[in-house]
Amino acid sequence: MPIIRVALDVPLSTLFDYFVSADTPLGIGQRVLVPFGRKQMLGVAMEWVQDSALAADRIKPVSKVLDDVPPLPEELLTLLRFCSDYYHYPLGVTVLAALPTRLRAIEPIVLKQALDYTLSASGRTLDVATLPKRRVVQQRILQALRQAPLSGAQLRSLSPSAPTALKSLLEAGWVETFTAESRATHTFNNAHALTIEQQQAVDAVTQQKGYGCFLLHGITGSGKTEIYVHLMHEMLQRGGQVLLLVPEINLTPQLENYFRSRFPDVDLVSLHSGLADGERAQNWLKAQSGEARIVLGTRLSVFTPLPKLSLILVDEEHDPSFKQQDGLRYSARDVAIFRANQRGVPIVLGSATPSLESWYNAQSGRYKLLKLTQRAVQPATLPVVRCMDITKLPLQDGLSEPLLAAIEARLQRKEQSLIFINRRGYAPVLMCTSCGWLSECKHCAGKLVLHQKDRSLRCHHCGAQQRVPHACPTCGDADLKPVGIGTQRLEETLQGRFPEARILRVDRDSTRNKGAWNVMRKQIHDGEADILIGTQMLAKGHDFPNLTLVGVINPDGALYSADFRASEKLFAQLTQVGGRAGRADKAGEVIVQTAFPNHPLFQALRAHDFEIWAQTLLAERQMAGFPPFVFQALLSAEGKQESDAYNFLKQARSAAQELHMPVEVYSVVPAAMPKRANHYRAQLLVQADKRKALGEFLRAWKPTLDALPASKLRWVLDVDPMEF
DNA sequence: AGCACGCCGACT
DNA sequence: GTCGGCGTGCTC
Repeated sequence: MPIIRVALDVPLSTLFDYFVSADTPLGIGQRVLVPFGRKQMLGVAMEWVQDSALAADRIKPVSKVLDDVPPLPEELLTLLRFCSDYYHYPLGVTVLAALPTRLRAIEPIVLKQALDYTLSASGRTLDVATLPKRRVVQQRILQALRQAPLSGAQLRSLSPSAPTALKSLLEAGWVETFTAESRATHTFNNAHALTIEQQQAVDAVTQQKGYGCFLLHGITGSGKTEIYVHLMHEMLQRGGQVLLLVPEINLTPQLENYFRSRFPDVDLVSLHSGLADGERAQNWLKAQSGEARIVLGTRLSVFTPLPKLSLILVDEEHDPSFKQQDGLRYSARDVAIFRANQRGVPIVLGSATPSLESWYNAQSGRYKLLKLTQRAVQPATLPVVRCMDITKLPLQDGLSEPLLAAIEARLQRKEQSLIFINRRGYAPVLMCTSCGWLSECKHCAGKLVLHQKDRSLRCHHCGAQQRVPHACPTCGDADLKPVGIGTQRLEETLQGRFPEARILRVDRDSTRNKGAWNVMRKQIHDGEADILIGTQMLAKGHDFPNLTLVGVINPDGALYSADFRASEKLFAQLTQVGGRAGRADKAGEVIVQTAFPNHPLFQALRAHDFEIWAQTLLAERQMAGFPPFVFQALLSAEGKQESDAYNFLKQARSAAQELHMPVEVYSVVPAAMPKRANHYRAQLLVQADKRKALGEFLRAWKPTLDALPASKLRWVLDVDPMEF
């Protein structure tokens, strides 16, 4: 009897063999139901084999072949095999994780007929004004359909009560449905002519035959999105699908609306974790069928089946959120490059501050560099960046006089200011002035952060929370002092200083409730806030049209950090947050408070010169022997007993050394956060000059790791780690 | 990962 | 005498 090898969501580096009776139709890539242990599990058929390494009496038959959705294409399975192999992560888990949750369930998918709605003959002649005034939503739907036919999803976005209103309109016979057929042509709202630079970039990509990786380096406001739009237009004309990867869900709704407005009758779907399971599965299936022509998604969407894929765009390619930090630790940007290569199509990585990896590849000629040096939007100039030397200036509650004056000036002119501080809470630590006691977490190696709002001390690593003590737990002195500044304290300080100002704090605490961030974004847009205080959350996303000042409080920690990527990250963050400043008629201003105003990072920031900064960093990395000049893998372990983690890593290290392969095996060292939630954490770094050498080493090493005794501990292998 | 089996402590 | 602790071991 034929044997099928099945991928299952089980953390074992193997597939599982099942018998298939000769009369059962089953194709590779199809979902199957199989007995596993004492229950039934959903799996994916991966390959046919003649023989199994297992005795025939241990092989069970497939219970059921699910044919409610088309099989996963071989191309996608190859991509998943590559990821499993490259990241040394079990294939079964990799394959199942790529499926939308709804398709990992056994219940069959009921394919919703993707209906489009349009005005009927009677609807076209209907005078909307004759409808009762109260039927606002019905009127809105009719108005919208007068412009163009719309999908159900688009109509639903008009109002929460759109479905009810739509039902009435259908019953009245004013609106009718029709099934979407793929259109040969599409409407393209070409907003404005491209600049010469933009046109050259578009041409370079559209003229590319087969695979090619382009790094689109464009300063803030240089119109990278416009290039994406034109590239999409070209690929749509050729009948292809385009995948656009973006860093975070926050950004997708706005982007979705924007691209819809440019391509009103093109089928566009988004894929991100904010969607309900059902909707996500529907969108995914529309991509798989080729019906959705533009797919907009966060990192997981790099695994969407796309039969007509002809271009991949990765926006903000440097963004750390493209790297998954648990499970399959993949970089969606890197997987996207592999996929473009596999498929033989161009890929564009866009950023104002490319990752050093990408920049280095562009320098060496592996990627083609496309530069946008001019601003395509007003104001024509980038913000003026000034650094305030806080070692020379007196500070009032952490704020320098020039920054306060600049805020004051904005308040008078009714413009907005944004103060960027990457610390939430009131103060990063509480200290006893008498004995020097510091608020430390019992469970972690970190300090407890003071949250004044609810008088609590909280650990940002494990979530532990306690009341602020009235006196020092060590010496009993009552004089406990908050040390340092967080967003809450800054809010208090600025409110005291500018009592009339409307201050909005945007951090993980203030936006915890569902929808809160959206409400705030609207408030900012509508001019209902004068001063915004925020963490990196505020750096990304929408433009705030009346914002003319960005203040940056004490970013110095990243300049001399143990994390060699910290300064690269800081430059990108400051460039991004600085890019928020400026109005159509006026360049913005950025004021950075720092103890190191002459640091190369700030010199480059003032000059808006990413290239010189990248050159500086690359030279440093080459000297120190860091990526992108070497390739790394990080083995981390944690356990309740410190010795458990260390013993495991030491054995792993010996095993690595015994392989005698051309890799450098470093010592076992504590992790950056050596203890978290009562677990001791350590790590072992392995490094090689060639990606291939590292890969071969890991392939040899991984089975020995799997075989090591690992009770009472958790370990993970991270290839191309971004965090340590 | 689940979910079994499997031997040692406090309860009716 | 049993219920249940979580320490190994297996799943095609």
